[in-house]
Amino acid sequence: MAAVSIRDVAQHAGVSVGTVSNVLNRPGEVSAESVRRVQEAIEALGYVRNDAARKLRAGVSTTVGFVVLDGQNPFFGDVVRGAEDEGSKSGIAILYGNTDEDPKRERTYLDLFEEQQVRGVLISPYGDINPRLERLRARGIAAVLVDRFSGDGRFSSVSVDSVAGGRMAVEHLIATGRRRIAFVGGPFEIRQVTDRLAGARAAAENAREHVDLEVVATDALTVADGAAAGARIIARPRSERPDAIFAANDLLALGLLQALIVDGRMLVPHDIALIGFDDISFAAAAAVPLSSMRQPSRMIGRTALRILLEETADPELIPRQTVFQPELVVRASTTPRR
Amino acid sequence: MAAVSIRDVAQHAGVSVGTVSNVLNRPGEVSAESVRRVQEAIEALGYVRNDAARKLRAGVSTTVGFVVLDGQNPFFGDVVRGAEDEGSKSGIAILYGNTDEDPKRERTYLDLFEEQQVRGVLISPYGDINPRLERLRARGIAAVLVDRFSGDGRFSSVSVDSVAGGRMAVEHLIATGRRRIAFVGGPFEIRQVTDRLAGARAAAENAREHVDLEVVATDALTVADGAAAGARIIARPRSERPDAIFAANDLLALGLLQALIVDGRMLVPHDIALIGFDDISFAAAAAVPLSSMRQPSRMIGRTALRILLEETADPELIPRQTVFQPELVVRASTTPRR
DNA sequence: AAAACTTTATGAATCGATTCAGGCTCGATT
DNA sequence: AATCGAGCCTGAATCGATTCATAAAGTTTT
Repeated sequence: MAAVSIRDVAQHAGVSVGTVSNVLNRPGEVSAESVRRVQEAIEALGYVRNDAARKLRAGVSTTVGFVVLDGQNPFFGDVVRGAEDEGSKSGIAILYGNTDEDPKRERTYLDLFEEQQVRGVLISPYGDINPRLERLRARGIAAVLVDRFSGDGRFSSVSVDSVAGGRMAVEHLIATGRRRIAFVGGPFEIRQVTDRLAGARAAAENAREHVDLEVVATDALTVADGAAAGARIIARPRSERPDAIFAANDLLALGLLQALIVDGRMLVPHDIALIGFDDISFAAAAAVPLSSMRQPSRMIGRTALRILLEETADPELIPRQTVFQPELVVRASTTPRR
Repeated sequence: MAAVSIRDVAQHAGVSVGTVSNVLNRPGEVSAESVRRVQEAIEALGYVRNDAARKLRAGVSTTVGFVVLDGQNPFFGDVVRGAEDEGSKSGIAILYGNTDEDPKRERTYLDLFEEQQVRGVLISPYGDINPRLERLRARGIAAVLVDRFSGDGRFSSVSVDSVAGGRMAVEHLIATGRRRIAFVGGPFEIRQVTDRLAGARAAAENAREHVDLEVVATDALTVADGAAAGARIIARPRSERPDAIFAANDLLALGLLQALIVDGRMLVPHDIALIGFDDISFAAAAAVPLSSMRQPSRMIGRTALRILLEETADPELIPRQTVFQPELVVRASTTPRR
């Protein structure tokens, strides 16, 4: 076990530990000769900085915690990737936690990040966690909400306008001739779900003609829950079935699509149109290519991490809300019937 | 800024710092009365253990690094999830790094994990990184290869028998009447790719009748590369096109499928059969439900983390190779033509 | 040539949890 | 009564990087 410390490097280079530390952290203030000698020693001894000691003394961490709602969802995979890219520019690594829409897991991860004294936390929250985040802030750990608008402005956030997205999706369904629309989504503890529903409601109410909007609740935003919801819809008498579905995300939509296709009684898009949300890369490759509301997922991750770093650099900064606009992507699943 | 230390807790509880530490780490050796007082003080002051100090002194870390080949691939999402589940049992968090098949990023992450002195590293490697892992081992950081057999047995590994998987996939294609098979995959620095190809070759050579097996190389294992490969195959004169494709993973397969469907000249499975590898959850929801070789992804993650923890507990353990068998999942994309 | 700066280097003090040799109490053993 | 051991507690030393007051050497200004 090597265990080469800064002291060994100093000795080998014939300088003091302070100088080695300076070479590591502010090489500009050290003579070129010393820099060279120290770097040689580091090379020769295979020295690797001990991050624990550094963190303890300097109080700065090089890791950022990311609490994700659903690690299985490619959308979050893309967001994390964006954050990772931005972080690697400044040597920041991501400590990763997947809550799977479970508040207990959410708490556990936040506790862990607190012990780790991460530089900051990115989180796509489940339910209301402001109090918890306030406590982290009191400890000097900033937080940025991801994919979720911070209504009270207590924290910065990077999100997509889910209300607008919901509205656009349903307006599109109406424009293509649908009048009996089902919103499939849940749980309603997830803000994005309620926002998308609110947008859908607004679109239905503002339509020129009468539009029915019903809500089909799901337990989670997964393919399996989508398939289950699809089965329930199929089981209804023909007259009570909707002629369009707006699913709260693409996983649900793909599950619904699967259920509808396997059953075969209702054709997409002829009998029933289907639109999702997120535009994950698999939406285009679906059995019937899926219309969706595209979110700039990677950009969301990049932006969130950038803001987080800015805030940790200057804690006086006022929280700001960054909202991207979603984009309607029309594919076969919402083609108008003839 | 609170900054409550173990010293404050000790004072508040009227005991020494050593006792507080004992309550935290081996409560059995402390009187019930002291435990109670210390826990009250912790509660009252809102004390949170400083992991950096703990790590520095005790030399044990509660994080494990996970270097993943392709964070976009849901397969790895599942594997990470498995590791996370297993880790949460013992309070282990995952430090996450996505290399995107880039050796430079791979190195960067390993450096970072070394500085962080993680408990151990799980890695699905690109190319040959044994030397690098040996160095980590010399520093007391164990590593377990994920989704990759360790040929020389220098490290433990948890993988799926890719050769067998490749063989089974191609045997299935042959059994359903295909004779001109294309293997689509790459880059060949990725061991899984070469293994799956080797299995495919074996199946082709052992077939009763003559079977053609050609290789269509791709730059990466992504949907986009799959679509590009599909375009190249379509562009050929009809007589030179294969009647079946074995794609090195499902992302490629979905890309291929997309290209074939958009073009429309070759129907899947009638003109050309298609099978992938991994059985990601989107395979079943594809335009033509995709046959695939299923890997027990979550189990791979769980097992890998368990082995890693066992090895860090006892460094004398001999590396062991855990190999799961893949399972053929037949769907519409390889239905025999009539 | 003295004074006033600059530049660069030094090394002890520090961060907070853990460890461990040593101390105290009290009941059991001789 | 002396000795021993079990049980529990104490607090100084420690891990390794950073910081900062201090000093030494070199340069410019007066």
